[in-house]
Amino acid sequence: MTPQKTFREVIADGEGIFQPSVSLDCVIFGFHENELKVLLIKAKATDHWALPGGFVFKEEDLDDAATRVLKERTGIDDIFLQQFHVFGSANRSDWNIHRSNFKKEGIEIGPNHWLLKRFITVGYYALVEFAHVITTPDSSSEDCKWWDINEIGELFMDHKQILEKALDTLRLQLNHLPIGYNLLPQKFTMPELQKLYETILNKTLDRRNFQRRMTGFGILKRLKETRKGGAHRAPFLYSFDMRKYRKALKQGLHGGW
Amino acid sequence: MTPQKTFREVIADGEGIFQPSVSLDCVIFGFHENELKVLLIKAKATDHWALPGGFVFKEEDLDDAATRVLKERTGIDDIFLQQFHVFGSANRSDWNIHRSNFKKEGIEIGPNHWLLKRFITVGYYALVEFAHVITTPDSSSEDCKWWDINEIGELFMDHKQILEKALDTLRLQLNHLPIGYNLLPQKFTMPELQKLYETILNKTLDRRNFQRRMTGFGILKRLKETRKGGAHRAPFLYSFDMRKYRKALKQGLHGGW
DNA sequence: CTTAGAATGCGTCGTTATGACACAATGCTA
DNA sequence: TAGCATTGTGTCATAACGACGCATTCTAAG
Repeated sequence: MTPQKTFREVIADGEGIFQPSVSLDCVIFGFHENELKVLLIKAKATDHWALPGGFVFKEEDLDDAATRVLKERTGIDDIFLQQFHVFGSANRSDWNIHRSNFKKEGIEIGPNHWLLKRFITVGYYALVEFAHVITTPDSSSEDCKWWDINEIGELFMDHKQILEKALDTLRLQLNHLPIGYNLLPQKFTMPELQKLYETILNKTLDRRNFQRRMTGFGILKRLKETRKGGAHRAPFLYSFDMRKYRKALKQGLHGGW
Repeated sequence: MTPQKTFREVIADGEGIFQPSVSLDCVIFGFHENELKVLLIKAKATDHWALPGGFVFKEEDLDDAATRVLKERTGIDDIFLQQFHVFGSANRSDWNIHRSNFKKEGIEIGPNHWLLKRFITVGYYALVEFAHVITTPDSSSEDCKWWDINEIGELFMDHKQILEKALDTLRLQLNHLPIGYNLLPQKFTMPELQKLYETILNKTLDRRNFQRRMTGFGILKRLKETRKGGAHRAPFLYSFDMRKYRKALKQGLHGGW
């Protein structure tokens, strides 16, 4: 079964197996070489890059569908995945463009085809450990790769807007959750953690205050090892103290009355 | 056109006019006599009270649909309305119960009727000024009234869960937004505002610290009037300074790096 | 081998925000 | 007119936060 065949199969049979009107799109964040990355796919039927997304099987939970899409695209099972917004404008997609795109691929689609119907899409964002990901194009895509957050141009349909909303949400959550756990390898240095925050927030932070605040949360374990090999003083390695981490999450980290 | 007739019409024609698979439910909060209230409806076809909800017309934006439902139920146009979560479990509703409920109403529904299909529902919460609301049952409901947040028992389907999630969201947002603007009348006293916060957060707050913090936001105007008639010292009346209010909202009130 | 450069570990200081509480002022009621 | 509950305002100690200094450690250049 070639991907191309599956692609055509999905196009032909989708109406029977998927929940109508509903789709989902995933904003998959990774962190690599001090840059925040997003996983995008190049759909066959469009000129633009797009967020990996999919449809919901008729008997499938929405969250399970998102988990499935993520697994398919990244190979990772157990990751941080969170629904953040529903995009429900009546004119989200441009049907004429869709049709002509499919035509370019040599696929003729009738005017009442289910893919041309209106969809309301649920946005999920995921935080994944970059090194663990095996990028995998889906059957309808010809490519799948990480993009630097700052180098992303126009995207398919309203996907750019979805991405921006995911980033906004991530920035808000950052003040409440020690997000780093999901984006960094198990062992990491304080400068790496700081760079992650700086990248997401798009601003520089004071090195010493950052360290004080982070350690103040009480969810980090400083290991006895250091990261040698850099051109300068070797920084300590840290890892998250899962017991305290979970405990802190339950209460919320700061803020509140 | 009686409501009953409209009800039957909707049941008959819904498949043609609504977006399939998608519904929305509104958690409408109000504040009255120092109690947080939620507007619930008693659907004809069920024994339980339910959140006011509805479906999305085929050419209607999701947000517009929510605004429409709200307008129909409360008579209010321009209110604070925010999407907060999508509920997408495959087994959200119990079809057998639905059918038997309709049967009780004397309405026979075939096993493939659109109302028995699976729906993914988008939760919205609204903050409204209690006194401005004219509660209005919709065509499928026999009653519509305010419930004290603490006196709500079991609800229709997963609506209790939706309500809880709305409350959680409201509590989170409370730390970022001066929610009071939408729930209180234009003029209000500091004790009233405090009571609102205490009710939502379900905890008592120090009177003096609360006042310091609230005024510290710089979004309140203290009026020259006081609220006479109480049995004690007359408290000052306040109102929101909309210019500063909007400005503050843009930046987020506190927290953050 | 030595040293310069650069990054890290650790601490200080003044300011601001926060929590706990005291006391005076006000307005109804008895 | 006195009593009392409630509101307005202020104080104080402590914690949190932002800005910054200085010593330490590692690599690489000389």
